[in-house]
Amino acid sequence: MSALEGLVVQRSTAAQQVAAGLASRIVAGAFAPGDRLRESAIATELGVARNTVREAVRILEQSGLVQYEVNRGAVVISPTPEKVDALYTARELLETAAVSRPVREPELAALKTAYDKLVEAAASHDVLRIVDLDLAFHSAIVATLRSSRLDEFYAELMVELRFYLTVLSLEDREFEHPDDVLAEHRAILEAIESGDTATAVEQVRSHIESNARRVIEILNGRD
Amino acid sequence: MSALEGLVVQRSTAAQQVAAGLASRIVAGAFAPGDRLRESAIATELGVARNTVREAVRILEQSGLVQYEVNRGAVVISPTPEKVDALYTARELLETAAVSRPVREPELAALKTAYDKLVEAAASHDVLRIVDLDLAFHSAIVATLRSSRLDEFYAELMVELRFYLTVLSLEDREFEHPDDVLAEHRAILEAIESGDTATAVEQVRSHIESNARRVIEILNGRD
DNA sequence: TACAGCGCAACTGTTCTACAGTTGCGCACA
DNA sequence: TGTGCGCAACTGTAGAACAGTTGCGCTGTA
Repeated sequence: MSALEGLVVQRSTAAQQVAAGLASRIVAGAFAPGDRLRESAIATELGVARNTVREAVRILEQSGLVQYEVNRGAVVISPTPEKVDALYTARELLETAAVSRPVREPELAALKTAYDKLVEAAASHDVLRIVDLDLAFHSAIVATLRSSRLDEFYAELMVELRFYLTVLSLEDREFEHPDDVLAEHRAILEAIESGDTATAVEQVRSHIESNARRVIEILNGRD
Repeated sequence: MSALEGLVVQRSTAAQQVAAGLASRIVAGAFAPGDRLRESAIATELGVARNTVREAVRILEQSGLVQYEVNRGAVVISPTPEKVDALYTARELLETAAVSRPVREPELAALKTAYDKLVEAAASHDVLRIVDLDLAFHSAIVATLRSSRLDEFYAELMVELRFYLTVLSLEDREFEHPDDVLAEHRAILEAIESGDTATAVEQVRSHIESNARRVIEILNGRD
């Protein structure tokens, strides 16, 4: 085993940095759904060539936050009931499948850690942080399936969901009662720890479905 | 309901066409794992600008068939035991989850159709076509979950798997005995039709796991 | 023989300029 | 009211140019 075990050089090109920057702005709500990403504006503002921005936007497209339309360029995605439904269906499938089987040790420990961090965050009343750690807890659930492919897929879902929550200003409402959130997650964790898979599945299902319902209702209630 | 119901204009840019072309060449085995996609060579050969090729390759990257390495450009992915394992784990999860619940009518019909086409193909002894319809049958299984998100994800997995099968020249061996393949798929279909979810899950699991084992064994047996 | 150092050719990453084609919008005109 | 035209803004694409990186072979040296 090498003395350099685990050392990897992280180089990145201008295009990758622009893509990452755009992604974080979008998730933070700096762009609204349906907004176009104008290449020349971004290019001049960031001091890079339009080509580079084009490439950045193609990279960004992989995150699912923007979609290309021919002759209109990149457009920020919009939440629709269908998309949100498909997203939550996928989410529910992965998570219920994950908790329907016994969770092994390293992943169980990771789950506990994730829950503990969520508890801390809840005390801090930093809403954005709470949401992030909430999602991180659920990522830890999916990680018990031990497939990097599934982890990556789930991460994509969460990026998109994160954006929708921002757009709908849902972070606020979701944590009117951080205690409820904690209680639900604790119930899930306890069911997993005790090996009671049937209960765990039901807890996860109802947790996700109630969230999905709320998002879709708010979506339908707009305009 | 409009008289133009379902009509959508399918425009595509040069970059998209180049990306699609490259993708089909790669899957067909025209590029080997680890091969670099040289921008200028492709550009001059196709009579497009290097910029356009760069964009095409970024689009191609979304299919998962190539990966970028800084200062080396796009490199065709290589099958590794870890990647193949993660892929099959994801596949097994989706498909077993799909058949563990009752399949409703439109999807059941689609499954039967997919199976019938597979039977036809098996008679034709056109190996590539058999593989495609085999994968299509499994896509139909995932489609019963009714989430476009899952469908898209599964499609990605299948593109990658398709490439690995080509690389390992597995199409040949897999269909030494098309009858066995048909039998396995028929068993799955029958279990689904009869509503015997437990059997369906077991059929699907063993089908996928035996395939996974074979691919990984061959992978380990090389060099 | 092994190997460090150098140099060169081939590429990638990036910029800049240019231009045809498309879209969106407002204005004039019917 | 609505149709058509024209213009401005942008996208899609091309092409040339150049710095920085990589891979590889050659050369001289231990």
